[in-house]
Amino acid sequence: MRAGRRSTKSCNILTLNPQPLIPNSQMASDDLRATRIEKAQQLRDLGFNPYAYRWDVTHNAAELQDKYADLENGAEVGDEVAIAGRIMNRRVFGKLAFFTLQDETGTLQLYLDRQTIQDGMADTDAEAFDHLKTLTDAGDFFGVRGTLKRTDKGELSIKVNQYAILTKSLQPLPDKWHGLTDVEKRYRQRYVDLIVNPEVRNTFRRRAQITTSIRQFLTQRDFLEIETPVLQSEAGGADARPFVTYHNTLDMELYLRIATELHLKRLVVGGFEKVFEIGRIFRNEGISTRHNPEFTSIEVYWAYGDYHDMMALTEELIVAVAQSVCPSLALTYQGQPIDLTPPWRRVSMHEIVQDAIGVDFAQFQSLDEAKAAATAAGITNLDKCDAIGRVLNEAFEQKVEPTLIQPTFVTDYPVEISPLAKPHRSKPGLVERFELFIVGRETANGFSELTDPIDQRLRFEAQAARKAAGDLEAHEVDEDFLLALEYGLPPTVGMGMGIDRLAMLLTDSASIRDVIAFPLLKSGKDAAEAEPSP
RNA sequence: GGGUCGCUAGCUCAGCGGUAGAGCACUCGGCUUUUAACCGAUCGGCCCUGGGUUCGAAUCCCAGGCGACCCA
Repeated sequence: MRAGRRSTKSCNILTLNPQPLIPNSQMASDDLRATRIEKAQQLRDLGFNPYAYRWDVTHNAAELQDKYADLENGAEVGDEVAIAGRIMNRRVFGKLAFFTLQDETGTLQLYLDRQTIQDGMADTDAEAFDHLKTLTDAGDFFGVRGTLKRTDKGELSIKVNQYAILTKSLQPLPDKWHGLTDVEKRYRQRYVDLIVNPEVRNTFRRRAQITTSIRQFLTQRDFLEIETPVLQSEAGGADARPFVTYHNTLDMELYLRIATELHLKRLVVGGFEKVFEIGRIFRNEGISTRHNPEFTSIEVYWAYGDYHDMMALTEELIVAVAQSVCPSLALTYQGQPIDLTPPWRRVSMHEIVQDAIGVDFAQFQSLDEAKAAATAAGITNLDKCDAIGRVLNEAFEQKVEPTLIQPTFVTDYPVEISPLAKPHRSKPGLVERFELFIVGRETANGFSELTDPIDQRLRFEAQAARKAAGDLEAHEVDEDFLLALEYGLPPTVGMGMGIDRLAMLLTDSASIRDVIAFPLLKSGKDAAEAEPSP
């Protein structure tokens, strides 16, 4: 029935609304667009396809800038080259023109003089230079062939003898000087942002390098990347509200995963001793400069290791990634110096909280004592804390976390807030867990995995009780996961890290939206305008 | 969820109670060394939406939409 309704609607769109559904506010005024459509038609009338099939390219802009770096001002060489890209700027004279061409690697100037072009294209277009002036626009994709020349003013250029408009652009580019600065438009129309803002392209190039480096690092150490389900009948592995969706033919609700943890551990049960997954996670939560409802995590599981081993691996991994995308381990994040040079500080949660507020939570026998001491130390929002460990965690989050600017591993968390971690081998009430903080933000989270299925069941049941009590971030008992544990999970350590936050740090980005190509935004009026009116 | 700020031409922005403006882009004319090319002329608007106040609202008030930042 859902599908039926949707297809009916699609039909209406097709039959009642032949015009493309482009929101008015994002489109150029009709006459700017009409002028360019007319130019495309003129190209067709002249026998040229304004939407070409291919262009033989011999070089890109960066290669040519590099290869001819020593060419002197005013000098020319006869080497024939071909290049393609988008016209970013046109400077046109009576019988000469300069275009700035941009490809993925950079920009290169085109030197277009009337005589050379008319000679070069006499067979196909006797008025090629005049057509160049009248039928090209900034924004068009353009292919050229020609020789190299450095102008008197020192700009490396291709002296063009043949050209073709490869794709006629119908939309004007943003102001060539001020560019596109409207933040909302940059996110909604990221393609335009990418066209005109080179530093945005660079950010996404570096983000890609980050995931490539992570894969290289782990693959070299014999970790295997295995994909696990996004669609799950019960979400688990983290405290978060899931997205709910629906499978038609199975007639069942499904959840989008909030973590990859429980499936990756099943793989370790199955015999894979080193596994990881880089994948999209979905959490049905608010949006902020540090939260997007879908984001990318990496989780790593390593059999026979413990959390000390994983701290060492995490430190090595982040250092290796940083070295691959940053000039130095001494970074600047939003004006703040950050030094990733190892070894990083390691300190237990009890110790660092005691240092900060002078309260030793290990001494308390009752929840009331702990709350009273915390309140005296200025900790607020303790109403929902139903265990000493949660009070400790509140104190940590309020007083310590924001101060952890340089990379710091905080270790040995309360069991109450760590339902999947193994009890500490020597400290009762704690688990063998670490979190890595950089710039006051949780960057990674790891622990010796709980392998005792009976203990795990008790922890799950405590979570289920919280869910029954109305905690929307808590989840049901995952019986199949418990069954897997009963077959036996070897001693294992796991670690999870948010790739987006790592990318923010390493690209000096203030908002998570700056490292996500298409961040989630409300659809708003633009989407409403795009709906056909019946 | 609360607060602050923003939304005016394709882009970047002025205008803040009295005929909607500028620069760039576009169109036309001129120009063979420009690189924000230049010179001249033209064109271009549901001032986010809906109410209200007023003789008169882009401007003031109320509600809403979308975004940014801060706080929880």
